[in-house]
Amino acid sequence: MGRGKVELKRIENPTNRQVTFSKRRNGLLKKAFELSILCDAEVALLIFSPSAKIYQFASHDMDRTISRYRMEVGLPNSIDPHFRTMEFWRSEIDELKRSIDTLEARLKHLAGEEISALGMKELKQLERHLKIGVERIRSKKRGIVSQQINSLKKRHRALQEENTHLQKRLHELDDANISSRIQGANAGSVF
Amino acid sequence: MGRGKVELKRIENPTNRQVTFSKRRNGLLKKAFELSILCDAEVALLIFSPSAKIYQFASHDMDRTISRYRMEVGLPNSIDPHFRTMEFWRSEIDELKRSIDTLEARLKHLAGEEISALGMKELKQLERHLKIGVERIRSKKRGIVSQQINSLKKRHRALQEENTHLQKRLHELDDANISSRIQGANAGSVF
DNA sequence: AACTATTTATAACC
DNA sequence: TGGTTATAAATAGTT
Repeated sequence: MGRGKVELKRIENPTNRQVTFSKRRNGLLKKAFELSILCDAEVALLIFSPSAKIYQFASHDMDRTISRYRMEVGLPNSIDPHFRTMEFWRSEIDELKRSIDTLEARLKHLAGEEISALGMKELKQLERHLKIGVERIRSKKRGIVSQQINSLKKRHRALQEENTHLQKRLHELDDANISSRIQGANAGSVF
Repeated sequence: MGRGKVELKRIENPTNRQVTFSKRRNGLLKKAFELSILCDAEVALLIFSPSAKIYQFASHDMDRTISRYRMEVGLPNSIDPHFRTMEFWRSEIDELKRSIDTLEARLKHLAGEEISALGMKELKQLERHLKIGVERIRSKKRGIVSQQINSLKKRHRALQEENTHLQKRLHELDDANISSRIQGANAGSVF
């Protein structure tokens, strides 16, 4: 519904996803509200952002609508109030485990492991990602090396200056020594 | 969004209201679904028609989302006798989340992102891993290509053989034809 | 339920 | 996040 059509799949770019979430969330809340007004319907809407923020709309009262839902679905409106909580934790954990599986699979793929099932397209994409990674890391390494070189050069210059300075002082001392010897020779040896 | 603008108030005409309800209900459900997919959000939507029919959408599980909602708003629980259990679940989840953070960090590093804090040693190791990955993927690609080539060659050979065979049969037929014509000419035309 | 003229929503861009 | 604009989608009124 905009400058371009959009595929129905998770938006990969996180910034983009956040922006779209913000806009569509507002659109959805607005439409839920409109439906309840225009058509005299009872509407409840719960939205959790990926960052766990909650957004809600209830035309009547959230708990009332939820109760009505429970009645309708046929649950004895929670026998044990903690049973549902338990269910919640379980599903939360399941989801986390699934995320972990996904991440691990991606890591394996990037390591070139367990890629038997992948097609040419996926392999090419993987290779591209890896190359980008390598290039960024090389660039970072170059940065570190050049920084080290610069710092070495600086220290080198500092040492050179100190050296010159010391030599100068040495010469001065020598000169002083010589002139005092000459004076000493005039007055006879001090030894 | 149609032939005319509509005022935000209850549609008085019942037929009209019913039709609009039906259309907008579908629209709302669709958009709730899209939001959950596109933005990776947890969405639950309950709609009761004026005639008490229920329509619902839940990206995850209605009860799970409702539980989550209750956790979020309702209960500041800790006086709970199930608090210990809860602590247990929480720690379980924390651990899983930590795993996820680690995995995500590794993925970022492999993508050459967020590597400012890394030292030369880590960078070298990363680069090595990436190179290994690239090499394995390239090898896999080569495998696929050579497999394709082999299968093409096989088919090619098969076709060639078939070709030769067909040509041979054609020649035989021609020869037979010619000799029969010669015989025919000796005995007079058959036509 | 199908068909459009319009209004909205929103993707891409700042 | 908040605005702008071109375009995709939704939908009001109609058949």
